[in-house]
Amino acid sequence: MPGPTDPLLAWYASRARRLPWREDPPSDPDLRAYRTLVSEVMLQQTRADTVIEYYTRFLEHFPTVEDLARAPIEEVLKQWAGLGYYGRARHLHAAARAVWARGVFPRTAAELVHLPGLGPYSAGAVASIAFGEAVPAVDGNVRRVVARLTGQDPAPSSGIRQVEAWVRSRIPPDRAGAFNQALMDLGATVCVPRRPRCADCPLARECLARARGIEASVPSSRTRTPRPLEQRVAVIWAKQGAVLVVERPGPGLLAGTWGPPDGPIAAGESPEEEAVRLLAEGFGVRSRAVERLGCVTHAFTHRRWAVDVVRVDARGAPEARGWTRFRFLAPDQARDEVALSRLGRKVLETLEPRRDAPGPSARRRPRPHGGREPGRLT
DNA sequence: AATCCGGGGAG
DNA sequence: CTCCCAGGATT
Repeated sequence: MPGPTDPLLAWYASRARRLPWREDPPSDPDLRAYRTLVSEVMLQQTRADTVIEYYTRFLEHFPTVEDLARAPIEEVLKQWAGLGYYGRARHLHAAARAVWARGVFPRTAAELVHLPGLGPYSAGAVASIAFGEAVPAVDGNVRRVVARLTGQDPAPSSGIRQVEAWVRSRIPPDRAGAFNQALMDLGATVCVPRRPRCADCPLARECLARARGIEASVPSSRTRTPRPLEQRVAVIWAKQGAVLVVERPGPGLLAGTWGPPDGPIAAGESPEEEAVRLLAEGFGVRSRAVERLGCVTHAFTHRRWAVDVVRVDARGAPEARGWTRFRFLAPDQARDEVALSRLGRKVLETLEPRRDAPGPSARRRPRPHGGREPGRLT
C-alpha cells in the first residue's frame, strides 16, 4: 500500500536539484561520506547556490579526508575564505583529523554527531545520504515543510524534536537519503518561506496549513533584534604596490582571516585620526593620512560595520603588536595567498575598483561625509 | 535559554 | 536600500 510520502519521492526523482555533491556518488563509502561531510558543513546556514563553487574548489584541493587532515589550517581557511562562519572550517578540519586518526568514517548518526562541527542535522544528513541510515535530518527547510504539512507551528526549542519524530515515523527505511533530500529540496524550491508555490507541490493535497489557508504564515517568523551599526576605519598602507594585510586574531569575528588592518572609531574622532592611531598602536609606525578612499559596509549576524577606508603614507618596518601576523601583498596576491575575508576584499576594492563593475553610480557609495574617487598606488 | 559566529538573495 | 534566510558551539 502506497505511503503518503510516495508523491514526494516521485517528485524528487524528476525535480531534484543538480548539485555537484550529488553527482556520481563514489562506491567507496568513506569517500562518499567525506564528500557528503564537506557539502553538509558548507551548507550550514548557507544556500546551495553559494556553496557550489566553494565545494568544487575545496575538493580539488582536498580530494580525500587524508588530504584535508594533513593540510595546515591556513590552507583550509584559504579555501573557505569568503564563505563565512569560519569556525566551520576549523571544525571540518578537526573532524577530518579525527576521522583520519580513527582510520574509518563513523557509520551512524549517533557516532557522527560527536565529530566537531556536526550537530543533529549534519550528522543525520551524512548518515542518511552517505550510509542510508533511516534517521531524520531536519534543517530549516524541513522544519518549514513539516510545519506546513502538519499545520503545527514548531516551538523554538522542542519543535525540532517533534519534527524529527514526524520524519522518523515516515522515512522509508531503504530510501532515507533521498527522502531527506527531497524534503530539503521541496523547502528550497517549492515550499519557500514566503508565497509558497503550492500549485507545484506534490504534497499540496495532504498539507494541513494549505487546507486552512495559513501556508504563508506557518511557521511564524521569529522576531529579530536590530543589528547595531558600528563605525570603523580600515587602513591602506601601500609600499611599491603591495598593501599591508594582517591576520585577524581569534577567537571571535572573522578569526583567522586576513585583510587590511581595521579598528573602531571612537566617538568624536575622525577616520583619518583613527587610521594613524591604529598604525601607531598596532604596528609601532608613524604615518599620516593621505586620502579617504571610500566607505564599505559589512553585515554580520549581530552587528553591521560601516568601514571608512583611509590611505596612509608611512615609512619603516611595522612590528606586529595586537595582530598575529602581517604581510605586504598586492591585492591580487592577497586574494590568492591568504584567507582574504569578504570584508578584506571589499576594502581592497576601494583601491582597485573592478573593471567589469557596473557604472559609477552602482559602485561604491561615498556616503554621508563625502567620499573621493578611488586613489592609485604610487 | 540566550548569544555568538558571515554572507547573499529576494523584493 | 530592507527584509529575510540558515546549524552548531559556547556559556
